[in-house]
Amino acid sequence: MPELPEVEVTRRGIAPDLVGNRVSGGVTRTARLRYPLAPQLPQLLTGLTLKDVGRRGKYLLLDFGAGTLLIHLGMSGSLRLLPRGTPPQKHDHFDLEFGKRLLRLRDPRRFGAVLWLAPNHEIGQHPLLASLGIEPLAEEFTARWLFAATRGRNTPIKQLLMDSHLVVGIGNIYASESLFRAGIDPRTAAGKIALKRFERLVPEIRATLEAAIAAGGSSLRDFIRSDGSSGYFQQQYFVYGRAGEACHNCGSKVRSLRQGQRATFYCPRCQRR
DNA sequence: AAGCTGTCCTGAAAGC
DNA sequence: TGCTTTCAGGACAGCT
Repeated sequence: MPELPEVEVTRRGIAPDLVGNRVSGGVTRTARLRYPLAPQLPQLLTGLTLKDVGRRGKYLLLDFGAGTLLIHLGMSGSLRLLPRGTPPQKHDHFDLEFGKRLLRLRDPRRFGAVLWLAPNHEIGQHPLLASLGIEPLAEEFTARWLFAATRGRNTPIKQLLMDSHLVVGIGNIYASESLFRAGIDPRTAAGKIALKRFERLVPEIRATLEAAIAAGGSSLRDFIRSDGSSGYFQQQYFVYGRAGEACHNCGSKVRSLRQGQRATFYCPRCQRR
């Protein structure tokens, strides 16, 4: 599932090839994604030049000047650059053509979204973006910030880390991994965690995300890099998906539990409340 | 306000 | 072997 690193890798993968290029066509094959996808969207975009590819949380923002195309990859989505005319396969829902190139969205589980945001108002004011939390790779994301933001919150820290209204981009995998690296039990009430422990957690979150970006992004078996190669190589996780196996640090058996309908993995010895 | 649960979707894996 | 069930997951909607 694309988390922030995969989205960022996708952004970096497509931007150099597409920015400055003009949309020459495209097609919508599946209207039913997370939100209805307008069939005539490619026609609406035809003739417009892509100015920039940005990212806010897990949303990709393709700036066309006359508006912004917002793309979310959901949990199984991928964007790839292909030669124009490449035959579509199953689950290829949306194409945007830039001359000889083709930007193609594939999303088997259709949790993703493609939305056209006309420049009626500030882009950040769009309902999907307005209430988003802090960017974890931004300088402003500090231990002190997280400490202040979590006071009075009784929710387990793992679930808060995954709350995009607090901090964006951290999904199920990197939440478990970051907490392991910081030695914090995922069940700990966020508001009870001392500043000193956040001083360890925040850098570990950053290191976890940056390492994943550097590695080319890969957290899911069906994630495909935008250049078309398989971006899926088995990343070494400390705890994610390793229930019953030995902790790399202490040898204890990694445990799993469910928090808010999500699987959490942790080491009972290395991670404390 | 905070914190629950339900929902969307498909395919892989597990269970019988 | 082949069917059915479970699980995976982002983030909104709607409820308490």
